[in-house]
Amino acid sequence: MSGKRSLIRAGTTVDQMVRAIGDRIVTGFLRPGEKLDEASLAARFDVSRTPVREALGRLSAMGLVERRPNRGATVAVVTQEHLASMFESMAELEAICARFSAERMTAGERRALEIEHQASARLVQLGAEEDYEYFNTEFHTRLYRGAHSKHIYELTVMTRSRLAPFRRAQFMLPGRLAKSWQEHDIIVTAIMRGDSAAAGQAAKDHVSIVSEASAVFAAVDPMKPATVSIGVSS
Amino acid sequence: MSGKRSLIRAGTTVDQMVRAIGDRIVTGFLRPGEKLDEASLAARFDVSRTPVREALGRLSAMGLVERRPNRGATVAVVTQEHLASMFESMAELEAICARFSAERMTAGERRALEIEHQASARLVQLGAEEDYEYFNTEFHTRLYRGAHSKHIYELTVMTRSRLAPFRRAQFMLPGRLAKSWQEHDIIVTAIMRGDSAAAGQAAKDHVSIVSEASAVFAAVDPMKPATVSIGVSS
DNA sequence: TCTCGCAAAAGTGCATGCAATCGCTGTGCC
DNA sequence: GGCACAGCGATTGCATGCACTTTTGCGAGA
Repeated sequence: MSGKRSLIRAGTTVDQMVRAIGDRIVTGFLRPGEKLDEASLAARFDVSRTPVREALGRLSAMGLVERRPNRGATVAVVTQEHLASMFESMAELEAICARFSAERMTAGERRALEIEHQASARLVQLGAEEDYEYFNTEFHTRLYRGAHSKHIYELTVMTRSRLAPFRRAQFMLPGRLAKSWQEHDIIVTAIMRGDSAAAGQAAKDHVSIVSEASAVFAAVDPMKPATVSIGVSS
Repeated sequence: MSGKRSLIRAGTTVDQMVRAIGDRIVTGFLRPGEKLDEASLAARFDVSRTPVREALGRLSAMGLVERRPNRGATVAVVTQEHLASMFESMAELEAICARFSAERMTAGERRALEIEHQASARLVQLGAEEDYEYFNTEFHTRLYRGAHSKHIYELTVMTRSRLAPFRRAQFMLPGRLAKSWQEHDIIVTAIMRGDSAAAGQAAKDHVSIVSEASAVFAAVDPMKPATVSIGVSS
């Protein structure tokens, strides 16, 4: 009450806590396996334990923290295998979305997809990483929406958000923009001609690239000496 | 504490609340769109509002209730389209699990799957609905596990639990046990010979049956009078 | 020295009280 | 007669305090 929530953004207190704690986890400020003490977090953000508890609950549902009854919460430890599993799932989900999109997208959706896709070609030439990233997110969201299946959409978005922290990896790869655009192009072409099988396969391959990049990234992590190769595409 | 949790089952209070409220929702005792007042629920189950709040949060994450900030919670309204979407997702997820299982199951897992499957044949002959249902759940869980992908497993189990309330429908269909077993048999056979494509297709078809049955079921009840009452408390 | 047990401390889980917000209703103004 | 605004009731959101569980540290016995 006395202290203003000056340091955090808008929304309900719980939302702020979710973002605050979530950010610290995905940015690595809070390390995997680290214990999350309710009282400390409450003091740290100048709120009571109640919103902290609820925030931890939500983060637990998101998979960012793990909770055990009467034993507190810890930052979720994402193993190499689990990460691979998530990317694998992502590939499958994207494939489903692409397949469905090829079958179900309305004419308007197809046109919008193609227009946006073509427009993003300029960003590739300019090497505008940031802007391309925005269009990339938009592009994939269009695919998810185009599937016309709310639940698939939810599953896909959920998985994507859970993978977000590991997505940074792909920024490291040189020539990634051009490659990404080409892969998008294959997907778009397949969708435009209603070839669901081709669209699905192309989408799956597309995710695999990111997956491999992230595997390298994750391997770089000091805590994981793994030289693991992620076998995503069957 | 004065409070006697005599009426509810074991676990933490929040878990009990999740089950209690969740059961009432899936059994139709609480109707879609109905407002869930925290104080009333707390009084109804003789607990304080705190665990009720957390339970509502979890149920919200599960998709059973919808929450809007400062506006309370309501029982989630599942539209016909959303239900179809969930079954569609389920079919795809099961297909993925079956495909992966065909490729990745260990010898032990394959053997266990086949043994259990063959054992369940007896239940079909006996017409033991209840017991078969148990084996059915076990069977599918084996498929999910056999995919050896934790995230896929999570997505699948989540979707299944969300569809659970609508699964009752299949009990109505005559000759369902035999048909179910035959479909299982196709899946098992495909998995045993490592034919991932066939296993995936068979699994997808298998879910479609349930889906169609449930669609009929859902269409039949505009507002469920809930003849089924789960003895959670009271 | 190692193991087992007990007790204190730490930390989670739940209850209760207060403050803030939303929706509603009644009244005044256009 | 309709619309806007203000006051009020109802309900959610957050803070705080207490009880229970888990854990850890210390001491006694083998």
